[in-house]
Amino acid sequence: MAKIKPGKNDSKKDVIIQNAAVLFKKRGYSSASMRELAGAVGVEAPSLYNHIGGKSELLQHICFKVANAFTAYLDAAENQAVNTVTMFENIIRFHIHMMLNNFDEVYVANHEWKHLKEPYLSNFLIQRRGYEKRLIVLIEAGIQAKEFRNCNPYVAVLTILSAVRGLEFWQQHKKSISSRVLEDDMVNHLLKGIIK
Amino acid sequence: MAKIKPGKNDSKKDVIIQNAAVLFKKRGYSSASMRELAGAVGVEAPSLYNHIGGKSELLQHICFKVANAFTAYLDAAENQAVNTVTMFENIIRFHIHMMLNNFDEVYVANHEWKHLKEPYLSNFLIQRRGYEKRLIVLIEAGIQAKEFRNCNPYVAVLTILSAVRGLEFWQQHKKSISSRVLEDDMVNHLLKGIIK
DNA sequence: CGGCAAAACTAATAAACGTTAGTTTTGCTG
DNA sequence: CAGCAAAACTAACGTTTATTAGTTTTGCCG
Repeated sequence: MAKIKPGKNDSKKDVIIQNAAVLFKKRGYSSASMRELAGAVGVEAPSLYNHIGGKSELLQHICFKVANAFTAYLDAAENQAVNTVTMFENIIRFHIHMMLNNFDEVYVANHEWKHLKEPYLSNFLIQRRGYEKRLIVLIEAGIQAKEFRNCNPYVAVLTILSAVRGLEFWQQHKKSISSRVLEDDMVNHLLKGIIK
Repeated sequence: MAKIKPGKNDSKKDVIIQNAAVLFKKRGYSSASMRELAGAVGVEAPSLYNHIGGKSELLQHICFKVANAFTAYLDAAENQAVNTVTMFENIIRFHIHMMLNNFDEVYVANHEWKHLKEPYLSNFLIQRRGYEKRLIVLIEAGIQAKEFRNCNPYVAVLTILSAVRGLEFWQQHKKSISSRVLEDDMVNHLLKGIIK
């Protein structure tokens, strides 16, 4: 008769969602079962339904929490009065930090979004496409301002976002490289390849 | 009473595997059902078992076909007498070509390998780690030869492999950018950021 | 300490899954 | 055309799944 222990600032629902993120990352959304999740939380499966609506709701929470975090940062970044290169460096660093500090949720949002149900699936894709589009516009502005080398902006955005995403593979090597070295190295690699 | 039509050089088993790659990509390995696969092939589900051993065998074939293709190319590339920069450019271009020409299978190998059963899962990871290690050694050689900027070789490999992997998102934009522009742009972005 | 809602439990359901068994059809070979 | 193996079919089995129904326990508030 174990009970769900809410953390300091987390509701019981938040505890379930966080455990779901870990589980979905490890086993994949489809393979992860509500019984497994219940076991991780320390409760029987039907008890979960006192706090959440269902399995798909968990995925929705995770995916949109991540998407909204990125969108919110971009909102703030666009209003800073800095040159485009600095703006982009900040954005890359934010992506890296999100990847390192919210690994489970970002991983799930990156890998399991396709199991979202409508209309959430469409909304998620629209939001992501909008985010990419804003980055593309930023790159275009940087090219116009001669801060960036002439290149296809979409390919540049794709390259940068994908490279950062790849940090999921780095989790295992955490001990051998400091996260500061990693961050600076990757920013350098991605930026010096694009700065004129 | 539809029958599986083997292609010119493909056995019926190959036809099933190719359809499995498409289906696993679209729905994910766990969500994809043998009945769905059978429908795509044009047959009832139990008929598949006249040609294959089971669902997991399909994933094994796909993952190792891709892994072996990359390993084989690296074997050949390492024996070419060119400088490290050229060698790396060739490797990147090969990765891009694989991504564009064998999209379904590469996508599945990248995303669904974690559902491999033992001992295949361990073997797959060992093979991939070995591949990465060889690339790291190559980067180290390039740094020693002062062809590459000083950087952490693992981060460089991670950045490059991940960026190319991200081409999965490009599939939808196929029409708007020629694949030649894409390839040159990405190679430029990744190399000019690392060449001294 | 009595009462009441929140939240745990047990039991069960209907659906979907991979796979096997057993049977019929197909299509080649002599 | 007879015969035979390959490969299709139908039917079914045993599991596992998310989820619901109904019941009991928990823990707070007066």
